[in-house]
Amino acid sequence: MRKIASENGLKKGPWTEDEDLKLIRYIQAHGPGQWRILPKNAGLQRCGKSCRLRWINYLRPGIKRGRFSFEEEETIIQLHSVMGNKWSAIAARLPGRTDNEIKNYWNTHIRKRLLQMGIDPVTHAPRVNFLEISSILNSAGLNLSNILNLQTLVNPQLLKLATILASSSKIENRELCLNNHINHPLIPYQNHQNSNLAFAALNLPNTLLNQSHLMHENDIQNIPDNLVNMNGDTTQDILMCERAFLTGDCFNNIPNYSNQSTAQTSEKSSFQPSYTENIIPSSPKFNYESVLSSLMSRSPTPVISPSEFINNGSTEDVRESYCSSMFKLETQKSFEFNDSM
DNA sequence: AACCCCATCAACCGCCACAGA
DNA sequence: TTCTGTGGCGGTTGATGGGGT
Repeated sequence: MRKIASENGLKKGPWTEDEDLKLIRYIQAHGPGQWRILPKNAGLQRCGKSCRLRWINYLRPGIKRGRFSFEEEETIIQLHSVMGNKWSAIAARLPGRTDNEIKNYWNTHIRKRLLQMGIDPVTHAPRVNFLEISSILNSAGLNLSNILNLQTLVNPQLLKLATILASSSKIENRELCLNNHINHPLIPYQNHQNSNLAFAALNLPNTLLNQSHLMHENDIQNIPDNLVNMNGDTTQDILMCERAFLTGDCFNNIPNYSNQSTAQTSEKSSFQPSYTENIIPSSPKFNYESVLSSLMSRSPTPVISPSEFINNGSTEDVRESYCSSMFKLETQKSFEFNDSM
């Protein structure tokens, strides 16, 4: 039970209308600040901290209350993926929203939804581990090691995609990931944001990106040499392609789908990083665009844009459904190439 | 109707950074 | 340089209300 009064006679708990009025009138007359002496001068039996919190989070002019919009939610997720639990910094980019409100919304809505989607809300990486990927492949009649050996039977580009996926999925230690993703000389940290936007634009799970993005340098060694040699591409080619994949650069020319979605995303998002100078051109040898186009063209599921989906409903369920569908759809797409084998 | 469970969110708490003495 | 006061931040708590049984 929350205490109504502390031992020093100060009141605790929910604020009354009368207390709110006293606080508002005092601040209108004297301005905010001097929180320690404010309650005494304003005739309030509250501690200064409580007054400050009440003003900042509830009474301050310009506070936007009510449900978070889809755009706000999207912004929060993007910012959180970059800033982590820096709620005040996130709130600074969302006019009218307080850090407390965003924090609560994250913990009660977004965090839960990400977990349901199989995404770690702390790292924003998929919680699917290597064994689970193998399991998915097995259930689809595939074995990852077989894939790597059957390179002559499948599209070599797909093979590389699988290889990269396999190597990146070995990363499970968050600290290791963070250190390497910051220090990796080949993958600029800022690209993270571009990548998020690119993946958002394509409705691809940016978590896939994040995990790949955090690829440890040692894992690069795990790319089979024979694979690289037989296809005529060097490890550097693959790394360049991976970078293009991560930055979303390889998606830029996918007709209709990417262009349309990119426009929607840039229009919606209030967070528009300008890191294009860090985008590394995709390899001329290895064309992920064709790989992805190929993958997408194999999907029987029609492409649904976020706006189309959201416009059909505004409930939490719809949002959740949209997000999880997005993840499932793309996961499914990613492994649908088995029927060509 | 009564009870329980759970989600939500306002409010509190403890800690930290920083400025000024 | 150290101490102290203050503001700010992030994590946590608990009152409340709604839904299910």
